[in-house]
Amino acid sequence: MSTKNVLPHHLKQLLEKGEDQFQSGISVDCVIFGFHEQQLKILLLKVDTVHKWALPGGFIKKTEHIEEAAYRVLQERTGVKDIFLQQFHVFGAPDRADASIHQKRYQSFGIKIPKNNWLIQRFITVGFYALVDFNEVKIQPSEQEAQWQWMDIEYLNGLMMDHAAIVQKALETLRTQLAYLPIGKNLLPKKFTMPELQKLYETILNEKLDRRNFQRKLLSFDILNRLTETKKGGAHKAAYLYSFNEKKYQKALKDGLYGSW
Amino acid sequence: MSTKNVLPHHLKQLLEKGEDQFQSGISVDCVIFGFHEQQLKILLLKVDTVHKWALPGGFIKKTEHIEEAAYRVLQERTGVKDIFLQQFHVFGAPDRADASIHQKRYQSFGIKIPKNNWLIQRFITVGFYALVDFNEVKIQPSEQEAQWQWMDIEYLNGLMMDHAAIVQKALETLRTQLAYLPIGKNLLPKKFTMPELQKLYETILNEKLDRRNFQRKLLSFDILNRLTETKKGGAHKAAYLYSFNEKKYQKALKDGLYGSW
DNA sequence: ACAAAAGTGTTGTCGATACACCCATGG
DNA sequence: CCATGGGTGTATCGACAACACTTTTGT
Repeated sequence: MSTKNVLPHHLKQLLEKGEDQFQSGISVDCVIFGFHEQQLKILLLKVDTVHKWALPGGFIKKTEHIEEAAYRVLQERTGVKDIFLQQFHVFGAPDRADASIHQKRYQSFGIKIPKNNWLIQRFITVGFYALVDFNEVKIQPSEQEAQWQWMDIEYLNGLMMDHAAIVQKALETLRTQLAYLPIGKNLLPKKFTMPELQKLYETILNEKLDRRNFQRKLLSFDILNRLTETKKGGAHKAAYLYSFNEKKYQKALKDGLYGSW
Repeated sequence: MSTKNVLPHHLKQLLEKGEDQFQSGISVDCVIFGFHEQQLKILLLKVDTVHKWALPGGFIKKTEHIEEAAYRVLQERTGVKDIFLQQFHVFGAPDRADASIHQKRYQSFGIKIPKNNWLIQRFITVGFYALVDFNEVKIQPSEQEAQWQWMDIEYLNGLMMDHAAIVQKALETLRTQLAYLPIGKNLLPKKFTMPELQKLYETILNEKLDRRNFQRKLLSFDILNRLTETKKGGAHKAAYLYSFNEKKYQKALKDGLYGSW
């Protein structure tokens, strides 16, 4: 489908000049978590020629820090700026890359990738996970060939290569870090209610939590500001709105939520 | 010092054929922890031509998994087989490699590394940390030019490039993981006493712990076997010897020491 | 005024801490 | 036989879980 003939400029560049511009054999892949309708979701892309969904990923420019590269990929894809972004694992199986994916893509323009081209060599990838505010994400339509979706964490199928394993590891990491990092700021809107925050935690942990104990615990971390406003429009009693106390939040990100052992 | 003239075969190979054999632009570095005389130490190497200490590191063979590569480096350097080995972070600053280190080394044989040789390009490194039994380590004398030492964790100076930062991050990781992973098996001899194990924990955490509570806690994990033997020769009452229950230990490694949240 | 959802308070339990006592060994 | 260090027991405290009651809002 689409234009079968003209190879887009950026793909031509990638094939021919990519090796000059990027580190070869290494990439970044981002597991971008968002929260919507009480579901934890991740952002996935699809290329027409490949019938599987893929994590947003990219290469590392020669002069770029890997965290920068991940940040750039994230911004290019989501337009979001204020993000929680963290590397969590390196995936380094020698056979994890699938050359046929690139081959098919270029084949659709009638081009065959040369045998030793850098694109179809072995690739190691650094997994990053990101937490973004679902409502802030505006997918850039620049990449014409890319479909995208927020996929529910529960139904992960048809992911490309080892991307399902990458997501799995990201989830594990997120669950572990939840215990000692103040997660929530980047997944929720600026203002949110305690029940909303709780739903987020419950979704991530896949477990029901006690309303009252949850509230006490979160407040004890002392990273939230209670606003005077309340959430109106709800069917019943209005809930207080909260926002994160930026200063205390940043401190908690560094030091963790507990004093260690 | 040493043979100033003949370039050793393996160095020649590395320079000329390295790019065919190894992934370029990516390496592994191992922070190898050992415990001796109530001190936590790490294994460091030094090359004659460079006056700084370095972490044992290496390249990744084209067909090799990165964990394999780290394992191979570890075995090549220490001869140890039963090891705890885990990746913990990727260090990807664009300027982290220092070409002059390689230059000096080859210069000492009268050779100048060609401008675009793979060795002096940018390198990203995957940090692994390993826990080994100090007494089992027999440094391989194969690398003629390498001096080595166990350096005390407290006095880290003169480390090469960003290796001090790598060690720092490894230490943080170790401390964090101590809370939910059964560490000790690989740092201690097969048989050990409870006070010895405690000293290890105290050293890693840099903190004094209560003797009785420590014992209760460790025993509650149910990963130790108390042996009938006791540690004789001590100035006073003989302590029981313990060993790790391999089966339960492996399970705890997977599941962690607590049930999570 | 009633149902639904949110805010606040109380109690019990279990694990962690702190401390006291007993036991074995070498000098 | 006593000093030293190791093994075992117990009281206290605090965090967390379980649960009850009150308050607010829309219909």
